[in-house]
Amino acid sequence: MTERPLPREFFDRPSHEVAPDLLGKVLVHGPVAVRLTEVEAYGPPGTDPASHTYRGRTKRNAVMFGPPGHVYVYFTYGMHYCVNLVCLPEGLGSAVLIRAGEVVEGVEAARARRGPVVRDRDLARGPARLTVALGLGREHNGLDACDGGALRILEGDPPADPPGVVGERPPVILAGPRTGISTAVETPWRFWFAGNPTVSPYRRHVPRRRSSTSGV
DNA sequence: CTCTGGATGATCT
DNA sequence: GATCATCCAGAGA
Repeated sequence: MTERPLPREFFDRPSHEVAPDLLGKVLVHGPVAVRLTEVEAYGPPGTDPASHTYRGRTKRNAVMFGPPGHVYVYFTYGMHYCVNLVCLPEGLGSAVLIRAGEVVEGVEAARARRGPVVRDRDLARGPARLTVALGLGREHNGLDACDGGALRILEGDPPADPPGVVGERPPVILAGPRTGISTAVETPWRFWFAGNPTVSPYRRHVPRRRSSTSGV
């Protein structure tokens, strides 16, 4: 694996421009490396109702308002963590949610965390599964992915064949609505590699009430 | 493959 | 009190 970290400037632009460029890049934590195949962009305050920063800065989303190239890790549904890469300069809270990828190094370590019966393509297929495969949690919130530490985002390997030579073509990137959100459902800020088996299935948001409202 | 409902707690109104 | 950038198991096609 080529150890070439993305420069911080890569993230110093709108998240919906960063997002498609992140596909094929490699997120590394310790022994596990994941080649990104699916991402979603979330915009700055007041511009994107689906973004955690839409209503301004809070304790939870503070990292999104920090410098670009850092990771925002949040806890949701009482049991899952998801990881984002922060975009734009300090003060403009926005980020790219990392939704899925292919484990290209450390399959053994990833399987140890995800379980022995999980198929290879499912190890990091989905945002919460991906954080488990990488071993990320609350304690990693705010870390810098561009400083060459244990958690880092890399350029990834260049195509094996030079231009013009018959071989693998660059992957086709598709865009569509984001997954599982209840607002701005038509904004096409989800990006993925067409036909890649590690991309998670699209799921529409389903409003759900908790069962048992009165204690009978 | 699709659809449904349960799990579980931090966060925000 | 309601919602939530999810996952899993189980049922059905």
